[in-house]
Amino acid sequence: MLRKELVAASAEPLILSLLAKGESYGYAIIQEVKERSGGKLNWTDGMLYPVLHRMENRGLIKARWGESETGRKRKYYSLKKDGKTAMAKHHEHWMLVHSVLAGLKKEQYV
Amino acid sequence: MLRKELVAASAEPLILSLLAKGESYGYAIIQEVKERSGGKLNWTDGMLYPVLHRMENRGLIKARWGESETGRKRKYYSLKKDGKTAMAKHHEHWMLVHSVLAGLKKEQYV
DNA sequence: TACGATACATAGACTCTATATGTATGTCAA
DNA sequence: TTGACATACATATAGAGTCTATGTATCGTA
Repeated sequence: MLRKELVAASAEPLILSLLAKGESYGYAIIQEVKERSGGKLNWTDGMLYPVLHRMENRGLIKARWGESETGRKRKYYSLKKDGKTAMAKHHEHWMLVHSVLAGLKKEQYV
Repeated sequence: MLRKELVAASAEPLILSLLAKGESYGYAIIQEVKERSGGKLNWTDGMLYPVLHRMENRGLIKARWGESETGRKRKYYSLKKDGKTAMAKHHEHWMLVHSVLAGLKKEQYV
């Protein structure tokens, strides 16, 4: 589906933005991204968990073990302060590139 | 400056979009990207030329040797049909991710 | 002659996704 | 009781690609 570069570029900002709305866990993040993209972004757990681990190691998010309503173990992730800072920076950079791309796209229909 | 993932994700769509406006050469592409981003996107030739070579190898663009007004050699690049197709797909994917990110961003100020 | 801008090229260290594979467990139907 | 499916997290490796460094080349200007 998506080029791996775009997956790489968007994973962290998407995760940070989702966690800004409240703590979540891996499986739910995958579901949320799928829903919000109308089923077009299909992250795998094999893609997601290494990213979550790396973000945790970098101090952007933190994890705690919890349990679901039915007793199943879950690892809940939430934003740390550095994560909020990173999210703002990600957004700024994304919008920078977006504005250049959108500007070029607009010029194509002049 | 920019995270390498975002550089990776945006290089090809930016190059394709620039070449859609007319053939160009390496140094000018670097200048154009810098100008359109208000000086914030500073590609190096060491980043750009491997990307151009790869795109050429993939049949997205083609190259021809030419000369500048002052006699200096230049390698001019232009879009091939596959490049136009790739550009449309890049744009579609970019807008997909952008819409999810923008939706999340909007929700943060509700 | 030296410097800066212009112009293209390539190699290696390092990073990271896709893919594969693994373990675990709750619900539901047969 | 068993099997299938959904749910839930984990990790390794092949392969791809950027950053950084370094290289050669050449035109204009001081």
